[in-house]
Amino acid sequence: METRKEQKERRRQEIIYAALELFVSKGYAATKVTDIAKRVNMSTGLLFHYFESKEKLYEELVRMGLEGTAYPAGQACEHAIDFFIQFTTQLFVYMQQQPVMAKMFVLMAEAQRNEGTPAHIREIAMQVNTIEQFVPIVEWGQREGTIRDGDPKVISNAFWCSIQGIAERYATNQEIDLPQAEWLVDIVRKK
Amino acid sequence: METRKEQKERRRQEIIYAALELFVSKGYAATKVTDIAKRVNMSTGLLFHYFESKEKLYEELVRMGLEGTAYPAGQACEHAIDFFIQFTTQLFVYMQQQPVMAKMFVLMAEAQRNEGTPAHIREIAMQVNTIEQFVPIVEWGQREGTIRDGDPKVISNAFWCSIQGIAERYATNQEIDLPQAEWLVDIVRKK
DNA sequence: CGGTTCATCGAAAAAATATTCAATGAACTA
DNA sequence: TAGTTCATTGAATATTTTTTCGATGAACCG
Repeated sequence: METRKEQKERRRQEIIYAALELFVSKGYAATKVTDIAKRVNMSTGLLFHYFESKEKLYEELVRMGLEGTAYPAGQACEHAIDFFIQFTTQLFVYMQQQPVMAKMFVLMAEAQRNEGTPAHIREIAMQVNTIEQFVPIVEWGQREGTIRDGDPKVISNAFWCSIQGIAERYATNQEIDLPQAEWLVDIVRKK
Repeated sequence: METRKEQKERRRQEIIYAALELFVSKGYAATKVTDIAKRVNMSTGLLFHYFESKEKLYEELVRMGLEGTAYPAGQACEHAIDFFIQFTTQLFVYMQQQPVMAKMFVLMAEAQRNEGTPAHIREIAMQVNTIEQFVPIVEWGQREGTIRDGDPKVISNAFWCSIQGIAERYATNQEIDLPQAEWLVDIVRKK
């Protein structure tokens, strides 16, 4: 049997998950708390027993996204380009195996980009700054000759935005398969 | 001097443009009609003299986006891959020269993807189906050997989502330059 | 010029949405 | 078992947002 505390925690998770799905598919502003409540089969009022407000619920999701973000570290790779391959492959595997992950990914990107995001939540989301993270790796690859020439920031940006564009679609519609990681890595690879 | 009719038309355009900017930066649902009115310095009430409702305004934008969409046609190119290069180059030039274009691009993508979009508007937006448009060109390139092997739809999707990811960022933040068209075309190019 | 149209505003009404609350009964605790 | 806690609901309230409306004066038209 499930203790009351456990049950409460489970219910909380259900809400969080439902909110994640809705925020990603319709956006935070367009999602009504009644939508969330409906999806987990509870009265709207009860949702406020679990979360102080719609905004707090959003904040919690973004915090979870921040916690769960793995920062890229390339030590294990011989070449910079291998790092990109590993990273992308890994990301795509996760996205396929754990749809939640893909959704969280998109939620964070949304929270960062969207100017409608409440300021304090946006700040939290902004702590994940992947483009910057990739810059030194691009520079390393350029010294090596495995990554194409050009402004490292622009290259890093091109790669990352592409990943995001793909994740964004995949998160809400798995009809079309994810591409091969190599295809995307070719954005940065030197020929 | 400006006739009254001209002035009205100009004002209408101002509203449309302000709405475009806001819908793209905050999303349709998060944008209040007062935000739009404020941006063009008019009372909220007056906005309804120009547009029947917020939703109709959105609809008009999406219709404009549909009208303005140029369908890709590859006849002029010798190889399929050249078509991708031309297309991407051209798109990026437009996006740089006419920020409105980049924004419209993002608006349409949003309207298509977002499940919160009013059904009849979504339908209009859906008429732009670029992924399908690219499939025959990918197939042509595969026969030729200029485009990599794999499911044409998956390839087309990868390319298109990448473009969109980049446009999405560029539309709201021009700090980072657009990448070289060739970098992106390397997603589909056969080595 | 005199009458009509219409862009404009600000305030009021309507509609949608978020949040609170009192009541209930089932689960827990002693 | 008796008393307490607390998950739950549905309805009431608060808040936000959209939309309507009457009044005003400036532009237009004959």
